[in-house]
Amino acid sequence: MGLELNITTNSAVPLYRQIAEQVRVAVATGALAPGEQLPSVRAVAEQLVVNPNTVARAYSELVREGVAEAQPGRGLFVAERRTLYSPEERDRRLSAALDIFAREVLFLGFTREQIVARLDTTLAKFEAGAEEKAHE
Amino acid sequence: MGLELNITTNSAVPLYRQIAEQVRVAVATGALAPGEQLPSVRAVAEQLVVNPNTVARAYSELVREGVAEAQPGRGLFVAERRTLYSPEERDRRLSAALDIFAREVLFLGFTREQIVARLDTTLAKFEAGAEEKAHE
Amino acid sequence: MGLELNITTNSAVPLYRQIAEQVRVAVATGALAPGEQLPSVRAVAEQLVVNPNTVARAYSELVREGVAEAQPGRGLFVAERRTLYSPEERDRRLSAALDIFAREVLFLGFTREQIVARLDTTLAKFEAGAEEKAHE
Amino acid sequence: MGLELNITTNSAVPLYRQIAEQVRVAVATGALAPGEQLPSVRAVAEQLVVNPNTVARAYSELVREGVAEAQPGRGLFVAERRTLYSPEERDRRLSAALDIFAREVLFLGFTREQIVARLDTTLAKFEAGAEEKAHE
DNA sequence: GTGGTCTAGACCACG
DNA sequence: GTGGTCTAGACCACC
Repeated sequence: MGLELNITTNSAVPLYRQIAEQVRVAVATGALAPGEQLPSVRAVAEQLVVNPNTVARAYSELVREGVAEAQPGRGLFVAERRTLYSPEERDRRLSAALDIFAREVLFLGFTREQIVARLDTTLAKFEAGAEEKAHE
Repeated sequence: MGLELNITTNSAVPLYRQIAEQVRVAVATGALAPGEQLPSVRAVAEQLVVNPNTVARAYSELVREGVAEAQPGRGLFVAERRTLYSPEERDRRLSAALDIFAREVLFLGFTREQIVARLDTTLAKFEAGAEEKAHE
Repeated sequence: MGLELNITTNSAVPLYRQIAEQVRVAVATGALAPGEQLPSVRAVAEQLVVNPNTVARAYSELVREGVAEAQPGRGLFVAERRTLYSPEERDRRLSAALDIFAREVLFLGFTREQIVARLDTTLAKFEAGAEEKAHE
Repeated sequence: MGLELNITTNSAVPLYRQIAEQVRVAVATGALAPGEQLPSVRAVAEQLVVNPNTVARAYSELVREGVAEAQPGRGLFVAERRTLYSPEERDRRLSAALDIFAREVLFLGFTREQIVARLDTTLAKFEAGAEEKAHE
């Protein structure tokens, strides 16, 4: 277990974001335990065949978010106490994402029911994916 | 009636897209009726304090999408509503938007039910907002 | 293989549209295969001696149309072929092009048979040209 | 009979071009005979409810093309001898129009047969329209 | 007055 | 290196 990363270059999502995202999910689902060490920038860069700068950027984003902590000279470790967002902040972010999504999708001409149903299956799919990873 | 535009410069969403999106939503929800004239490029540019080119770019996107039509020398007018995209394309776009949204939001720690419920409210709000405007 | 671009400045068709059109045709006829990389904005701008913005505009149109896709930081690549527009929209666009063409050409005094025959040859030429290029 | 003009403002085709086009067709089909006088700019502008400048522009285009001739102080008359384009020029124009049309339409994904068939019906429709006018 | 095109040059995100 | 966004300012077609 630990961490299994995979990326797709032919995507509009930047590589560094794909990497950060997968670490975040691994932490959230417990596949990566608090205190566990993250693989080194160089190791990840070699494995994924990407520029080390790209990995470094993903990592620094995780540190900024409080998901990981740097122990100078030793490497990056999953944070013990994830102090992520305040309830208000979480709510604000959800609202913002909802607004952007709604605007985007209203224009396509789907009904409210269709959109809601599709979101439900999409979220279920993501959760299932995370479960799978956690049990690996 | 008509159109109330407002933008936020410190957003990841580019200005021209914010403008186009607001017009699109206004049209999709009926707040802006087919045949209605859009405010002139210069007027919008002045009101929002942005470069006319930025507004022009938003407008040309709307024209290419078939949301608005230019009458040479007279201005831009809301086009008759029509289904531009093929079913597959609409689905593709919905899926893409869902994926981005799901990634953004799962990480925040809401349950699936919470997210779905909030989306329902958000979509309803947009529809209601349109009604309101149409009856003003 | 690849792409040969050439433009004419004293044309009613804007530069950015000439560029986009040539890429579109190359893709539609198979001269440019899905997955292939497009020449960079700067390279094209230099080759054609136009402003990079003009090329960028052509490219962004192709992306919006789904003809090409951007891979952040790497460049533009030809997208998988897909049907973007609804049947009604395709028909609408064909009708519009036909109308403009007919008005333009009827006035020249050719017979219907002559015009139709010439169109057939022209279309065949485009298809043949693509074959040729694909086998180079 | 003489001339019956009608325009549509909600079109991408500029008004002055719509007007000029209708005069051209009327002359080509004999609805307007050589030597016949064209209605005055002011008369047309009033009838169509457009800016006189717009009509004047259409007329000046016709004069430039040799379709009409100005008799100073008396007005505009249909030219006796229409010396339009040389055979080479006609051919060149047809080719150019064909090229533009083909590029536009290839992208839409119709087959050659479909396009050719649609052109045939479109041209037939236009010819029928002209006949009708000539017999009014 | 309207929108549309093009140039020039700056700044940013991504790899 | 890649593309994307924005500004500034010019010029044109159309009404």
